[in-house]
Amino acid sequence: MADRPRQIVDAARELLETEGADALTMRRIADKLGIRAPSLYKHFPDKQAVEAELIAQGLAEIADAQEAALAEAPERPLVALGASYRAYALAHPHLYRLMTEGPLPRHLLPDGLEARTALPLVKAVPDEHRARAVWAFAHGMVILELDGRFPPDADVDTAWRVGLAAFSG
Amino acid sequence: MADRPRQIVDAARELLETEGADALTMRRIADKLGIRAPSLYKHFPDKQAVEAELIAQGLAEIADAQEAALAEAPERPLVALGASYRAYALAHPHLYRLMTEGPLPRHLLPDGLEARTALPLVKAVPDEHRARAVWAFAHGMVILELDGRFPPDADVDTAWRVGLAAFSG
DNA sequence: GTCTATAGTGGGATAGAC
DNA sequence: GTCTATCCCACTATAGAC
Repeated sequence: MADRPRQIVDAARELLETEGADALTMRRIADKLGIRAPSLYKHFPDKQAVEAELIAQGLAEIADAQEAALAEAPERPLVALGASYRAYALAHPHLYRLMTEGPLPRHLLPDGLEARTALPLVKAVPDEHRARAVWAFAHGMVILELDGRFPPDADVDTAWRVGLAAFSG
Repeated sequence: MADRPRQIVDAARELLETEGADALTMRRIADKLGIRAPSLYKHFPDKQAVEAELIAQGLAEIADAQEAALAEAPERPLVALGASYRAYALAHPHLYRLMTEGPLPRHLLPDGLEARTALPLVKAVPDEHRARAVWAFAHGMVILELDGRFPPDADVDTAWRVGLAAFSG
């Protein structure tokens, strides 16, 4: 039998990914494991600690994906990074929102994880101001798409291409 | 005596702007007006209808600001629009979040308001794909700044300048 | 490490009297 | 158009028994 903390995080992640942030409650997590909510507090101090684990998972997965994308297409780094970033967010919309809404609980995350996630972009775009601008563009594109903010007939692919081209030139 | 619906919206807005979305409850709104929460339902069908009024206010104010910015500095439209957009969001962070988090309640908004808000940017950037990319950049910059996502020492002004320059060229 | 019981807090919304 | 009374919901978290 796997250790409880891991089971708890796995259950939390499945709830978040399949039903969204509103479903991520201590009761629902406990239900999934066939135990009662108060029992969770023997393994995690509070809900924020569980959420921090999910955020750390997401950041690590994005970091992996970005590193792989950069390694596979180093000749057009921005296009590769953008496609990988968007694909991750669309595949994990609720986790992406949890990771990006509000301030990061930095004190609960592994040291260096945030920097590792940013590293592929920083390598591809050495100027820090430009890198920040590209990040904002990518995040804006993703979150507007997730929130259904673009018109239904909008050509999101082309907007991505045009934006990344502007930053590549 | 002003009509109640207007008073309700005014109270809601003050709550939202000064204390954030968590403070925007029917009970708190009623408290501000010296009445009980159930009385609000004689004027609005539900909370979402009150929120929609706030969103409509925000969209109209951004539209006004963008139109003014474009009129005053037509020779560098993107810089003017970007500065105006950022200034509005920083001045009204909670309202900006309410306006941009999640799907718009389009069925509760005045016809044409969303389009009017977008119009100044569309005029400045006729290519629709490029306009969408600029919007994503601006929204991304704003929301990352509001959420404290940039490092404390980040030079946000320069990131804006670099990003807008990329889209102007 | 699990349970029961419960505290404490809050929310949106409705019924019906006045 | 306001009130009182109330429903029903949900949540995080703790205490203490086992």
